[in-house]
Amino acid sequence: MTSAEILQQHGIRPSLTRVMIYDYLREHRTHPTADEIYTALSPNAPTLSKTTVYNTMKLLSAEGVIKTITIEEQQARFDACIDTHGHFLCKDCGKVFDFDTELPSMKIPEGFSPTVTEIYCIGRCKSCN
Amino acid sequence: MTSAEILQQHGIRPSLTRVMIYDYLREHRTHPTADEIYTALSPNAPTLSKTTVYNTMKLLSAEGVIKTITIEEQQARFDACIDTHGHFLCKDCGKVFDFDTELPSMKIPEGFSPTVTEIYCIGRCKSCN
DNA sequence: CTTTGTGCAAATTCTTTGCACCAAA
DNA sequence: TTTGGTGCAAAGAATTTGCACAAAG
Repeated sequence: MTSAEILQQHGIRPSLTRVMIYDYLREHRTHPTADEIYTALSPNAPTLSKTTVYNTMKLLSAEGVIKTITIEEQQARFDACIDTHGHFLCKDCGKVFDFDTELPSMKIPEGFSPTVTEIYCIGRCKSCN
Repeated sequence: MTSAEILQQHGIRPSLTRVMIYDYLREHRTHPTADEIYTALSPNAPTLSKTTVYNTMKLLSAEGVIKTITIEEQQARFDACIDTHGHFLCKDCGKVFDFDTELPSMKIPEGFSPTVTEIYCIGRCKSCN
């Protein structure tokens, strides 16, 4: 399915800019920051602004099209893959890796309704070990 | 066990300031921010600086005495309870709740060594539902 | 005296806001 | 012609850094 179609399904108007940004995120599973997305797309979209990247990430995240990863304190990262999986942050090289995991059996108290569940680990990756 | 003893066990010199901060965190299971800790302790410790709170949180977190919760994008929260449990952020009232959970069976790739595992949910709490 | 802890002020960095202009329905 | 999207510059907020002084071994 195309990025435009996915956006539309979520009630988001698929502007050129939004499609370009979402496309980038779907094709680069590196959990980029807003700045990395901006820097990567700038050459082909000279008028693109960081504000628009932030606007778009916030919109897509709110509509559940992407996930915002807050594993690092300093900056948010983004992931177009919204299937259940975990994130591993290497505290040496700073890279974020995906890993397979089940959802744990969580005892969420009565009356609490979660919409997002995240699992993450921090440690050292294979290359840094 | 006293806070001073716990700090010592982790190789951290239990200065008055560190013990005071760690004590506060042990007694207030509200997942406070650095600013909240600073504001709460300031009246009794007029010379305390926010820098020291940040220094202390970073040190205690690095030594595994406390956990840094990065469920919110804007600011870090801290938790003196390092037993396995999940965190639930209510996107309406902003409070962070604890919930019981098992560790999921995670397929961390060969060669990756995690030191911290976090499970969190975002949604709406009982009061806001 | 030598290392470690604390604290002020300034700097840095990520993110948001206000506002104006442009584009689309 | 009204709403929604984009972008610049400025503001805001959390955290870090540089440096100096104080305290502890």
